[in-house]
Amino acid sequence: MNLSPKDLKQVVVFQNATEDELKLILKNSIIRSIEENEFFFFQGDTAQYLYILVTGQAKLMQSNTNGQQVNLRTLHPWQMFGALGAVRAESSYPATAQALEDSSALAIESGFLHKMLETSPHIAFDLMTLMTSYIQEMQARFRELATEKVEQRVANALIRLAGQSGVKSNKEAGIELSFSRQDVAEMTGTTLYTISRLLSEWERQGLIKTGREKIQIIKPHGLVRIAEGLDK
Amino acid sequence: MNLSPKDLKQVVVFQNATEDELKLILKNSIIRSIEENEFFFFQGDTAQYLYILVTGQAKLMQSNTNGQQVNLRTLHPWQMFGALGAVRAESSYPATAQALEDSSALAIESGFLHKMLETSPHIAFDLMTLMTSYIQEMQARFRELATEKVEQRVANALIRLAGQSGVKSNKEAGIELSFSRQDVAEMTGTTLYTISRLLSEWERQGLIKTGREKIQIIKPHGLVRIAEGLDK
DNA sequence: CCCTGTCTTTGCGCTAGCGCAAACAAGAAC
DNA sequence: GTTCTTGTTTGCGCTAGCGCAAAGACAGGG
Repeated sequence: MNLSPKDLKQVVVFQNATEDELKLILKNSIIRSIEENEFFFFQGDTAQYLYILVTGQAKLMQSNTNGQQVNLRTLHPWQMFGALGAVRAESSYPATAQALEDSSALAIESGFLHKMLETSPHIAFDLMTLMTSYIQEMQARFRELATEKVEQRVANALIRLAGQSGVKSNKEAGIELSFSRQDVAEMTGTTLYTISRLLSEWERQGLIKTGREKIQIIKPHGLVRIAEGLDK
Repeated sequence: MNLSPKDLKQVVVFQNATEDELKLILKNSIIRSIEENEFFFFQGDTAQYLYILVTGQAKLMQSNTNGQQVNLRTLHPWQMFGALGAVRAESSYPATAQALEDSSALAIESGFLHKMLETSPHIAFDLMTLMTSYIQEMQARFRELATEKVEQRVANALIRLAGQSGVKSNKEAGIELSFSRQDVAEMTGTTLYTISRLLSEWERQGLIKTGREKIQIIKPHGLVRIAEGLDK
């Protein structure tokens, strides 16, 4: 695989980077390709690289001491991950990155990254802006988890996912998501049983259609109503 | 109140700033003093200033559409807050900052902040490092809320608070915290009733002593055990 | 000293959501 | 096709935690 500076322009943090900077980045990084269910890195590994997903799909997750895990984010092409570890010297990744399908990612060496952040303030600034948005998202999800009930959290999660990754299947104007019940459970802090029951209920109401590892949103508006706790 | 560059050195993000930079910061900022229970800013306000708490104590909280709120952080002198809003141009604060006692803070104008971040890459870098630590803390708390049960979350919260703000009351080696049951509930996503019951139970076991808006940790080790879910 | 407002405790009943178990469904592999 | 694996559904019983209500317990103001 060969990437051009133009490709890198699709990365949010590199939008304002110069042609020269992008070339330099490409020169100082490698491509790592891994298969479905393999890992880019594990929580606790020392952080050598900052990654940018090029093809495929992956997820970022975190697990506690007794192995239960939560999904932090789903990764799509041209999104950055592993930044938390790579930005600080000598630190380790706070999460695990696993490929959901065969995937490849650009791996930027963390030492080089540091140098670049020093010499290119606008990149540092854009990266900081990206981080503020992560903080906000996590704060919002934290608040959701603390104050809302399962129904609302799940509806919210579906809406969020639809916005991030949804593919509009042309005919039906239905947005299709590829997640198992287990995945959704780990995003919303509940169990696959509860998710299954909820989705079945919503399917009965015609809000969504479900399949094996598939959720198709038919009436987004209905989900929004639930998310806001308006129903009942 | 008059601050010197030396004072500002206590701010994590300014540790590596030069004398000149610190002077410039002081020149471009003002002191705001407010009374107990007043607000530095509200969630949704357009972000004009980045704040640094100088004296007193405050809390950062976020509320959802129907008014329920969660505590994001407790602020102590020389800690920065309002950064999420102030870093990006034209944005608004994602949280509310309320004083827990009479407090004063240094308010740095956001326009000036932008200029400074461009010209002083090391400050930008340190700020970014600080942000990574916020993201990590939020991710950890999110995971806690999603996977652990109330008992463990509350124990964890007390431990965290002890680390951040605890004053060792000399004699008893007990760490004293000043929070109401309601406060703790909002930090851990539960209710003041449940907190009250838990604290009573722990007091019976001799792990803590409680009072009106006071929690004194007697046996930190016992709390750690509970936090890890080892008991029962 | 009493009064008032705020915080805390506790009894009580209730239900949302958990989690086992067992059956079922849909692919994948052969 | 048959067999295996992996995901999904659903019945069922249970309990952790919620939240009302009512009764203390402090602390400050006058």
